[in-house]
Amino acid sequence: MKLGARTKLLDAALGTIRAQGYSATSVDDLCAAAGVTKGAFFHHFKSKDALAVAAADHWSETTSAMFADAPYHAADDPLDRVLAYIEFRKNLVQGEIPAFTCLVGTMVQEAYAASDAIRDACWRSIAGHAATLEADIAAAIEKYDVDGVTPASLSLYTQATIQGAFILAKAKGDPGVAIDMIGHLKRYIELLFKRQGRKASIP
Amino acid sequence: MKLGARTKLLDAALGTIRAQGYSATSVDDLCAAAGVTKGAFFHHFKSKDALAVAAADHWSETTSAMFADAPYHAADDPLDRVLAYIEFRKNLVQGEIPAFTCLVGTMVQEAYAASDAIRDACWRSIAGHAATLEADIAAAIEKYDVDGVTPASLSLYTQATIQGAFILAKAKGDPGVAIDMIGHLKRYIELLFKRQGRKASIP
DNA sequence: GACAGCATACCAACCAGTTGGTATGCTAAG
DNA sequence: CTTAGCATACCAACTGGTTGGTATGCTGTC
Repeated sequence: MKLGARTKLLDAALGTIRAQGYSATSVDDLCAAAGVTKGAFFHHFKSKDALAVAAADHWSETTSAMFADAPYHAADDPLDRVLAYIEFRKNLVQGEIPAFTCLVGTMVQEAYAASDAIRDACWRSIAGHAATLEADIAAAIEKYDVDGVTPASLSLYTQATIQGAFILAKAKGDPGVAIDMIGHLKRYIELLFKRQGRKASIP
Repeated sequence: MKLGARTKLLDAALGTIRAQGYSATSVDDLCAAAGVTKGAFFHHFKSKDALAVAAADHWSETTSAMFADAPYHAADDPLDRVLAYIEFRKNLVQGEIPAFTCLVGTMVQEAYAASDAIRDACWRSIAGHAATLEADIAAAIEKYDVDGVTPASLSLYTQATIQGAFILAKAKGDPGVAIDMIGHLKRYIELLFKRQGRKASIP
């Protein structure tokens, strides 16, 4: 399986940008990490910003494939599926910080004002992933008769919490704090759907 | 009131770094924004990273003074004070994105791996601010007999949510989504302390 | 005249992006 | 089957400009 330079660069970008940030990652850094030359870089991407957009799209594809295959969709109850998703996200927080943090969350903080194309690609990634939760959340809202929240808003909130959890983990230098924060997200969902701790205790 | 170059540089750093990110902000950018020369910069800060640490500390000082003077401490009930804090944070989300977002949350994403000094300064700022909420949260937990959460963890969670809300606002290019996310944080606190909507309805 | 507080001038390293060129594979005419 | 014609994929060397940082000089105050 011989990978082309384009794929190698995109894969290298995911790790390098998450570890160093976008601005601090030079084109030479990416070429060295991917084992290709600068000529190859600019053959496949017309600029560094264009690679960032492609990397965000690549991130969307790889993560959505990974979440689509994940086991949290199995439960019969929609709320159980949402809670299983959160549990799944919590279990992903493992190893070194660049290994589990979010590429687009990192990138958009640096690029939101400098490049509309990068910002849009990051938003597509975040909002697109949040949208995969909406059906389950909508079904749970319906089933458990919750009002005051919309599926779109609540699905985005899961992402906001997870992004914030990553920032705290980076600042503290400790993944544990991210796990703790995601625990609060789980508790919020349980409280919101009136399922406090025990399973399926609806009146 | 004649400001020294050091103060002008620190003030310039708060706005410029929030708008452009840390790596993308050059020393020349900061000097131009502050109206000082490069000689003055390196007279007061021995490196760009040293300025970042000083800027984070400066951020801690200015924000803590601002929060100390804020009106949300007035309520008699500790839970009311916590909820008033969240409402206060929500009302701060106004104007352009760099105007209300967090310097240290932005900076730590870029620098957490490259500089321990910057990371520590950012963590001091976040954890220090969170700590100002702990007494009220502890009193509310006691008064409303909530278990399963600690004051330290819940106060950090407020910051995680707010940081995540900022990321979403940057990605969408819309402060409104941040306000919406902070609304979920408020609802979580209300549910956690069994005060759903109406005021002081404890059995 | 010592020293804090700057300004000017400069540097080596690094930056994104360009250049001219080569290797390889596909396609279709002969 | 051969081969001309061309596009894709890649490479090493280079460029103009920017980077963080330094060395030195000036100027007002104690």
